[in-house]
Amino acid sequence: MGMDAIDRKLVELLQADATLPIAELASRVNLSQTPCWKRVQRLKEEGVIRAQVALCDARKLGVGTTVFVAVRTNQHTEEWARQFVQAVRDIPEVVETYRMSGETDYLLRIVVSDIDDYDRVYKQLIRAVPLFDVSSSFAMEQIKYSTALPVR
Amino acid sequence: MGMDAIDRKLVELLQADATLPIAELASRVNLSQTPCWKRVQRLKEEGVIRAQVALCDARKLGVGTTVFVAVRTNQHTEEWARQFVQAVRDIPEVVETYRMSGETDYLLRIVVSDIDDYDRVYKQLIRAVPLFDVSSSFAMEQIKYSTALPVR
DNA sequence: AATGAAAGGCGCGACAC
DNA sequence: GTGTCGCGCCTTTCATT
Repeated sequence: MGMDAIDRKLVELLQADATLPIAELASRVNLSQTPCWKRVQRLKEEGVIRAQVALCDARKLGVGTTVFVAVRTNQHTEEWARQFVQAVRDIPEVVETYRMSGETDYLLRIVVSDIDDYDRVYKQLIRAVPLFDVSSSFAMEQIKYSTALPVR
Repeated sequence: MGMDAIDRKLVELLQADATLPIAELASRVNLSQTPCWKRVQRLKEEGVIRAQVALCDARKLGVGTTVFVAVRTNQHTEEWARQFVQAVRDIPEVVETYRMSGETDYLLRIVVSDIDDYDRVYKQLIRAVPLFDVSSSFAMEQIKYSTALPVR
């Protein structure tokens, strides 16, 4: 699965705009359409490119508020973890979840319309799975949000 | 900019897979192609759908490690903020940045290949702008990552 | 605001070089 | 790797209700 400079450039371009036609991509990497198309095809087959999605405006969808939730548990069991993972996957307002090192066991990013809406999601979460400690931090402003991963 | 149930369904579908052809979308929302196409067009014009991008596999791009960085400053000036925003926007490894309420002033999500790589980005960041306090937390595992916002 | 038909463009894949 | 070609699907528009 060796990616050369051209592959990386294609990934960079498609991460920025997946609507670029093959002809446009080809000229940007100084290739003709056929080899360019084959490269993109290969990147998809290999799973380097794993999806093509529409990104929406959070405010316009009424979920302009981001809350980070640090979670601690006192039940370090397989069963609890399985339940927790299921719970966050089932709640669409939870858009990101990470198992952390250090003090907090899990870090969640949640998008909601306002504080009342957050309370609703919070209750939904603690009802689904017992949590030892929950610490919520509100984001005042989203400074940067990029789905484009660095390719060097 | 009133979104009805059909619009929301379209947004939901396109957030999951933007390669769905109009004909397929149309049948899923029980419309024919033309009105379905017009709705999607309108959602793009209004900026509800703001981009269409390729999502990549972080591991396969060699950036499988996520680090959350909590930043505190002691210079609460316009000029410092401007510099900081520019710095995080210019560093591609910084994929998300939020201005927070509470203890930490800013929270960054950074993707890197390993700890050494993180050290490189860390040095790049503190060289670009003076930081009063920096606290790094490593993610052990990404449990959930969704670019799809909830639409209810 | 909906439908069905039709035109034009582009992705896709095969071919020779 | 490059260029060419053709099929078919998909986007986009038009006429109509």
